[in-house]
Amino acid sequence: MFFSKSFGYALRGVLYVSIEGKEGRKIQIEEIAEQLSVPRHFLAKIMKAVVKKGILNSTKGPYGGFSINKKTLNTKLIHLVELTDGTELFNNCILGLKNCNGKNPCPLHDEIALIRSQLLNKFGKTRVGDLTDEENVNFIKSLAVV
Amino acid sequence: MFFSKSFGYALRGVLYVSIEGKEGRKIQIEEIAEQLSVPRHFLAKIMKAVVKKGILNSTKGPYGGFSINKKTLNTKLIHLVELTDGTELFNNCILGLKNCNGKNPCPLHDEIALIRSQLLNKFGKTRVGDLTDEENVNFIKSLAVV
DNA sequence: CGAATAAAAGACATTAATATCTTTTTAAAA
DNA sequence: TTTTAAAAAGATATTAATGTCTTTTATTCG
Repeated sequence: MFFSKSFGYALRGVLYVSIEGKEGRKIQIEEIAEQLSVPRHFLAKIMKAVVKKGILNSTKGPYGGFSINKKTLNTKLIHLVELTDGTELFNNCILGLKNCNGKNPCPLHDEIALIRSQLLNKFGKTRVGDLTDEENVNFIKSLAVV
Repeated sequence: MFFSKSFGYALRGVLYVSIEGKEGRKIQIEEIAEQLSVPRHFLAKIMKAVVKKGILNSTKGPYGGFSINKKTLNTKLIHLVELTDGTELFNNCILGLKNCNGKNPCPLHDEIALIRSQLLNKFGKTRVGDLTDEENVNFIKSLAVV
């Protein structure tokens, strides 16, 4: 309802590497896709974009894979949304009206704007590192359970 | 971000008929599509579903078109969402996890659930008739402005 | 260097949403 | 009853999102 599947894959992939890749251990796409039950090649495409944004590192060749860097845990969720979905979606009128905005609001604009600002606020504050603490680790590791 | 384009078309179409179809005047799909700058045949498909749900009436043939009935203004927005988008979208985990729920929540579940409940609450209370009052009429009539 | 490994890149396939076009059905009115 | 107008229905087209497969590039190690 809020974001694309790609966003879910991106965040889950980053979380997996963040949790399993402590001490710089490199994690391969094969393992991530398998553990998270996510389509391997599609995930690869998304991870490539994540690396390009500098949110993770990657190295090719034997013993290569994805690894965390100093940006990883500090990355705000909103940046992952930008990467996968863009940000216009936070501004698009719920009725699809091009000319709807604060000064010329559609009948639902204000209510929707309120709800959106909460979501934006949450995603603008929450960092990847906030989702990798002890109480979440168990759940993250069971991400694959479908 | 929240709902499909179809939902926007549906609500705008119903609103247009509600406002322009006072005293049972029948409004034709051609006029609606033109005034709202919406693809005619695609809108027709959606309006058909709206009629099937009993939210509007329609009659074929000369002088036919879409007209309001006693359900129209009392229709809650959530019912239009159901019609166009289904309702599972209110339950789907934002990370795409099948096994995420209140008892087994993903790291974002509770925050998202809160925001969703507000949206659900709003759409479960707001009725078509609530969006057709004086202060909104002007805007509704300019829905077409793209 | 050459073989093997893993990500990057790109081509192609499938699916769902959105959009268009044509035919059929219904109803009004001349 | 024929003509005409309008929605209903259905077939087809396009686009964007999602998913798969193949080739290329970079890296490690023998």
